[in-house]
Parts: sequence; C-alpha cells; structure tokens
Amino acid sequence: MKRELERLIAEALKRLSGTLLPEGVDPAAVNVDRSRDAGHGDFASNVALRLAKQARQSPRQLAEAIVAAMPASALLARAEVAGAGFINFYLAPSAQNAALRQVFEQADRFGQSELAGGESLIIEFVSANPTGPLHVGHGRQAAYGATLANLLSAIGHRVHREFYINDGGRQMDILTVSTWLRYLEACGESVPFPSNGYRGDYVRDLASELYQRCGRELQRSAAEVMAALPPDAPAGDQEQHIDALIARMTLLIGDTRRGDVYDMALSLMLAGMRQDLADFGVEFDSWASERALARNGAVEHAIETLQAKGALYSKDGAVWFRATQYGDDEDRVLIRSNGVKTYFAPDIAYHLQKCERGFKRLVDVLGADHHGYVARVRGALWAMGQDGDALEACLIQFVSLFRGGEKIAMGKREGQFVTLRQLRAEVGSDACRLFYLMRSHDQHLDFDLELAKSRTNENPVYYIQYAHARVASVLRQLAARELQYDPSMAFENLQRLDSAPEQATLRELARFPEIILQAARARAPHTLVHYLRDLATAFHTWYNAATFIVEEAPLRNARLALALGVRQVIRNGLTLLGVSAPDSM
RNA sequence: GCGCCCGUAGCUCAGCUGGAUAGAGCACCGGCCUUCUAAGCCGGUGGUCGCAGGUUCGAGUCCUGCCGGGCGCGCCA
Repeated sequence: MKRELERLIAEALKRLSGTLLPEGVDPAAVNVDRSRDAGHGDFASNVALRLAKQARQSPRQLAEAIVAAMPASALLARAEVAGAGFINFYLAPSAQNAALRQVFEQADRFGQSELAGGESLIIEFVSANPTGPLHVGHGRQAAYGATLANLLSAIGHRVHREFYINDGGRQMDILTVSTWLRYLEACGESVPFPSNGYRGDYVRDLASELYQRCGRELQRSAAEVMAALPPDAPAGDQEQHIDALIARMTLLIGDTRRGDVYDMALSLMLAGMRQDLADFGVEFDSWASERALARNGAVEHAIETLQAKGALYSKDGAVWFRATQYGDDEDRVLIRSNGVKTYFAPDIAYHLQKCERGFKRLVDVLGADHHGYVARVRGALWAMGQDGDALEACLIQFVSLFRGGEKIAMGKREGQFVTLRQLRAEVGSDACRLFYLMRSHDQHLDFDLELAKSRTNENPVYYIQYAHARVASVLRQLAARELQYDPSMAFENLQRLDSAPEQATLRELARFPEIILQAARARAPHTLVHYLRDLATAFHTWYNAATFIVEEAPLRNARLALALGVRQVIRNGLTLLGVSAPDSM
C-alpha cells in the first residue's frame, strides 16, 4: 500500500520534472508514512516540504501540483493537501478491506514477508555460563532473542538459533572444585568453603548427585585437602587459594576422576538450562561448545589466520592482537605470558566459524556489560579477512526485580539470585515473556513481581489475551444460537463495516505486516507488544460499542469477519512473542 | 579519565529514517453490566520532553557542552 502510494508520487514528480521541478530530483525524498491520527487520512507524505526549496515554491503550492499530477488509482478515495504542505491520502473502502481479505488468505502467515530474501543469519543468545542456573537477567535475553529470531524469520531470513556454552574457562574449574568440596561435606569432612567458590544450593544438588554416583570413592580427608594451601581471603589472595585447591583436587583424585566430576557438573547444569528454556518456550537449533573449539583445532586455526594476516605481535611474553588497527581502542592479549589463552581466543574462533559456516549475518544478543567486547571481535573478523560489519550486537540492559515497590537485591557468587525458574513459577510464562518484551531492550527493566502476578486490571498481560478470548466467546455464542458464520456473505458485505470503531480496527489490522518489518529491522520486539495493545484497544472499543451477533445476516457476517481477523492477527502476534492465545479466560 | 545506554505526566514507559495540537498503561475523579466475558468501555485531571547553545521551513528526535543515573574499561571470564 505504502509502496503503491510512493509510486504514485514518484510518477507525479516525473511528470513535473523539467517544469515545476528541476531534472533528477532525489527519489529518496519520496516518503509516505501512516498518518498518526485518523484526522489526517490513512497515509501522509511530506514530500512537498522536502522538495519545496529545490522547486522554489511554497510547500503547499508544490503539494497541490503533485496531487494534480498524480495518476488516478483505484486504491485512493482522495488525496488532499493539509497543514504546512502535507499530502494526506484517504484510502478507498475497497483498499481498506483488502487487508482483511489478506488476513484470511494468509492466515497464520499473515504478516510475514520475504523481504530479507532468505539471507542466512545466526542469532546467538542467552549463552550463559553453565556455572549456575539461569537468572532473571538471562530470562530477558532469552525472551528477546527468541522473539527477535521469530521476527527475523518472519521477514524472510533463514534463521539459525544457537546457544554458546562457555564450558572452557576457569569458572568451570571453580564449579568443579566447589562441587567436590560440597561432596566432601556430605561425606562428613569439615573443609572450609573458598570465598571464591560457587555457594548456591544447586552446587549441593550436584554434590549429592556425585555422592549417588560414586559413594565415598572420591572422599579425601580435610587435612589432605587443606595441607599447606595458600590462605584464602581476607588474609590471603582468593584467586591463588582457589587455584591451589583446583590443583590439589587433581592431585588427590587424579585428572580422570576430576574430569568426571567436571563432565557430570556440566551436563547437569546444561540439562537444567535446557529444561528451563524449553519450559519458557525457547528452543535452539544448536548448542556450540567453547571447549570443543579448543579440542577440534578451531582456536588454533583462528590464531594462525590472524598470524598469517600479520595481525599478531609479541610483547612482554604475551601474544597480542592489533585491535587498534581494526577499530578497537586498545590492542588485546590473546595468549598470556604463562601460555594460557584468554577467553578472547575461543570467542574469535567461534565467530570465525560462524562466518565459515556460511552465515551472512551474525547477531549476538548480549548483556549490556559486554558492550566493550563487540569492537574487538568485529576487529578480529576484519583482520581474518571476514566482513566485520556482518556482526551485530544487541545489548540488553539489566533487569531489576521489585516486589511491591521494594527492590530485590541480587548477587551471583553469594547465591542470592532469583532464578528464571522461580520467576516463571511465580508469575507464569506468558506474563514473564510479555513483561520482558514490553520495554525497549536498551532501557533498564523494572520487573514488578506483584504487578506481573496480579490477575486484575492493573496487569497489561491479560488485556491482549482477553481480546482474543472475547472473539472465541462470540463464536461460542454464535453456535449456541445455532447460527453459522458465512464467509462468502461476509466478504460481499465488507462495506457494511463503516462505523468509526470498525474503520479503526481495520486500519490496525492493516498495519500488522509493517509492524513486523519495523520490529525486525529495528531489532525491537517491544514495538510488536505496543502494536498488539493498540489492536486490542481498537477491538475492545468496538466490542463495547456494537453487537456482533445481530439479526441481519449480511451485517452480522461482515462483523464476524472483522472479529475473526482480529483473532487471527492477535494470535499471530502473540505467537511471535511466545505468549499463548487462550480461547477463554 | 575514556566508552556504551538512559533522562518525556505523580509512577512505569512509547514516540518508526526530524514533520501537523507530545501519547499509552497505572494512579486519581466521574459515568456504563435485564443483550456476544466489566480481566472491558466512555469522559476528565495531569508535561517549560534534564539544562544551555547550535543545525533548519520544522527538533522529544540530529550536533556540541554541561548536570544526573546505570553498566563497562585486567596477561579474569
């Protein structure tokens, strides 16, 4: 529709070119948008305001000329000049109804398009360390990533969803030793727990699982474990202390057994996360392992590639990446002087692999605290001969939990955090997802548990679902009165939908495909939430103003068609958001 | 100190590539259930868009500088 109007204007400009207008005006000046309020028609263009200077005419004069030069169109009831020189377009009723016809033709696919042309895209999201359960912050990233993936797919990207498992680093060693120490406690040994260890209850669960599997086979005396260890904080260095504990664990039970504990802890943590995400309606196409990148040579391959391109150098015994030559602020260490690679190395390898796997666009959904990391990975991609601009980071701001106006404190190492599982258990998946997605991702999110839980009119979640349920209810009433919806009669009588609330509802329906496009391109799922609320408002207003099941069959069927269209679009929208669309509430 | 995000109604937030009188929800006040679900609808109160400059026909939106809040700046991950 928008394109058609733009075409009409472009045609008019071509006709005026050489007389009123200079030759070769910039086609980018042609711009049609939906009017913000109905008083300004359905669509509006500011083209005359933009070109007035070039044309040496007043905007209004130019607008009049453009309207006069525009070819006739069946879509258009009229076009008029208003305000400072806007051209307002009023659609013909048939064009207004076209969207409703489309809703039924395309049904579940209404709103989708092929505008991205099948461009392959990988979206990485959540990617939480498997050293603790998913918490409310991960929940936001999960909801955002899953919905963005749905939106990108809806505009025609080939989308691959991936979870990157940070299972290669030292933090997994700390989880392993934490598990073993809790296991020793369960065996009756009295060992002090390191200040740096993971203190959450889930570690005790891992330990008891370990006990189930191994009995006392891995038990060592507290004296053996603690003998001559460097002191823990506050007296000593907590890092040195825990490193020594990790080494001691390996010494006492052997590398193989330590690896078994590691594998058990990892697989249980992953299983828990997988379950949490599945329960939250979040699915991945694949799970990529950091550890595997080191084992299968991908990390070496990346480093060699950088080396071959001359992007590495040695300084102070460490190997550095010349990040400053590729847009970053500082050069970055890749291999420390002790020979251990930084976390940056596998990350580079991982992103290189994404490119080599053939993805044309790499979307990373990250916590806002990772913003500094984007420039260096992009720089590394450039350095390795890849398209660095293919990498795009969506930074998700933090979540603060409130309970009735009171902020809930969270600290991960201390084990005091609200998990995604707890949150879902308390407020339910639908409310969770909608609350997570209601706000722009670059806005801090205040998540009020009491509000999300409330089943009253204070809660925005049910507003949209209620519109859907109301349509279902109307259909039940229809059946109860032994009437049937007649689509062909409905479509012959769509012109009967002429009241203000009906026209408003039709306009909202027609916006849906544009909203999806906009939400996907701006990486802004919250746009869709706001749209659905607007659509629900239009519907509720209409519902209260009119009775659908009237005696007169043509009018009744026309109204039912519109109501069914609303139901379809709400369902499509909620599906993209991962929220259910109930038939009764 | 440097970088990223934010500052809009009492509260929580929208405002699409600058466009017409700045919007919504909640809260507050007043109406609407003998008729399809009142988890709803209608009306009202409420704003110098953090401050100061600049760009232009036009700035909440773009630029510069301040002020305030969050996050990040390691041979940690």
